[in-house]
Amino acid sequence: MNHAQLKAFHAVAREGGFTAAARAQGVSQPTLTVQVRALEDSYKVELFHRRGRRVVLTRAGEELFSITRRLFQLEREAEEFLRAEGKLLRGQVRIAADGPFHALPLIRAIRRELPGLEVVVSVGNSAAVVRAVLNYEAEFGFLSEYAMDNRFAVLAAAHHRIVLMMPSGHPWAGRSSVDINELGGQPMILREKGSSTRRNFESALKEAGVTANIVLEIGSREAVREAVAGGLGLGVVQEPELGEDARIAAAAIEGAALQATELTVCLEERRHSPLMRRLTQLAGTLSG
Amino acid sequence: MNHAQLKAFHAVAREGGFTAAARAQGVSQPTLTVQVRALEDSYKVELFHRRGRRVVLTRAGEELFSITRRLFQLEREAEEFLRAEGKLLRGQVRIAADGPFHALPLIRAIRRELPGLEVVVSVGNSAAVVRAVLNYEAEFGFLSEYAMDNRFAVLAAAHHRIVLMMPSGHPWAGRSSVDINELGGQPMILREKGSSTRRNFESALKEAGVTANIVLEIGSREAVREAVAGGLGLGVVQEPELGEDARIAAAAIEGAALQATELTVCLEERRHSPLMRRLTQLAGTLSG
DNA sequence: CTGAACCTATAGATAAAAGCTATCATTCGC
DNA sequence: GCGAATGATAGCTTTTATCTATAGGTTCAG
Repeated sequence: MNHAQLKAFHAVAREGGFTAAARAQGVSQPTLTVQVRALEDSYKVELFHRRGRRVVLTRAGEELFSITRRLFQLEREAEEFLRAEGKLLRGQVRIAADGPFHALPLIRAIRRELPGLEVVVSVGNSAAVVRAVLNYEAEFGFLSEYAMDNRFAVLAAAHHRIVLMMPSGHPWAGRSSVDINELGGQPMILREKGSSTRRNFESALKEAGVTANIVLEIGSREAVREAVAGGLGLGVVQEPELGEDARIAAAAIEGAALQATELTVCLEERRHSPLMRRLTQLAGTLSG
Repeated sequence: MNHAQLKAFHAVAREGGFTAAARAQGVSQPTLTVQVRALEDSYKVELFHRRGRRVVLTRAGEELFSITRRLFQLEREAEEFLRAEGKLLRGQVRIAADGPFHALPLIRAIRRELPGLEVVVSVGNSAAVVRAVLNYEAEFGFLSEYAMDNRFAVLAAAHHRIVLMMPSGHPWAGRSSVDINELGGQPMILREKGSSTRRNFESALKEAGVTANIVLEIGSREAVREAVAGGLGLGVVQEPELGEDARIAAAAIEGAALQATELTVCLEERRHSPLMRRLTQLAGTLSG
């Protein structure tokens, strides 16, 4: 049994004749005659009754036809899938990010430029992002420069100011900036040790010779925000993560290079794949 | 997209590597590399991550694999069907008969020799049998020689005596034979004009110069039997159709060549088809 | 860190088969 | 019956699927 034979049989069965099937398939009529004949001969099965200039499916032919109908339906399906996948008309892009905020511009760009692509975002800490990208579980990773790995290729880098968060009733609320030296002894609420924002902030304090009073360590951005809103202390956050909370006031921190760098990465080896070539254009335009 | 390409992709996906797939498929490894590569290139889709000496399906590859799994399952199904059909391990044989009795030996032979074949029997009058065979609705026809048509090929001929049926209380009951001349004036119950048994009987009467007294004409074998059992008159029937009815006595008819010939036929054009070649051996052994 | 083992990619040659053109044979509407 | 339409057959051509030989990498043991 042969694919050409099955295809010939299917076409003749569908069109109800060899000549009609040949026209429909864009091949010559003898091609179909020979292929169908070969199929019948090799299995010693009659598939068509040749009734003069008409052909009619035998019972066995009908049964085979019911199989080939499903078979060639699946073949069409495979081809449509490949065609769409190649043109990025459909498919899936998976993004692993260490925070929902940084990935938003890329997501918006994909939604706008390639609306057929489904975007799946998984949020986790830096280690989870690294693992996801290395394990082919995500095409794109968003992570801070501290978590960078040489197996990645950097597609874009975004620099975000790190700003001070205060309760809106705080004496400093309303000020546009606070000097880093003013933070000495202030009650601070920070995230866990692995957080790049925290690492960034602490090295800036050290460089300025300031000692902060860390009153609370909480494992998530949202928890820090709630603790600050509740008056437990001051927090630091990357500016895009600030949000629009009325209970929170913000101010720039002066006297230190307090800036976090967020990288958009993909696997180095996948950098030049068709999917990536198209998508990195989008990612590239975001950093400029 | 190509069938060879899909097959190569499927094999590599299933076996988890090019070399393993090549071994499993009995082809060389470069064959698969080239085919898969061609598939990926023509659609600009990555199907495998080449990870050193390991290959892993991409997301797109996984999706395509879920299609090809079903696709090649159907292909196996088609091949199994053809193979079984060709060897008559499975399939259907349709028989059209003008009476259930004559077809029984063939049916028994098929059940014994080819137990995988389903046998479908339709019983009708001669015209229905002729139509069924000519319209490819039955592979075999059983009919009397009178309904013979030159588009048929005769596979076997069975000769059956036509015997007299009487109520068991009839004066002749117990006699083994009755001369045809004794039937003159006797009340006879016959089947419809198209019946071959009737035609046979009437021509025998005419030849012997005997005039029967036809008191009843009934359109079925069973109805004739009931009428005879009810004492309405005498009937004639082919010996194999006689049955074991205690209300009925039977006797041979002497003085005439009262013999019905039942033919086993198929379409002349199908005589040498694979199905027929095998089955006519069975049919042939029955007449001997 | 180095080499053996293993795997995939590439190139050029070969053989299989799928397809075409031309022609014949048969059927069925007119 | 005649002619248009359809399927079958034969011989030739082109495509393509596959092979052998070889190169380029990666992994893992010692």
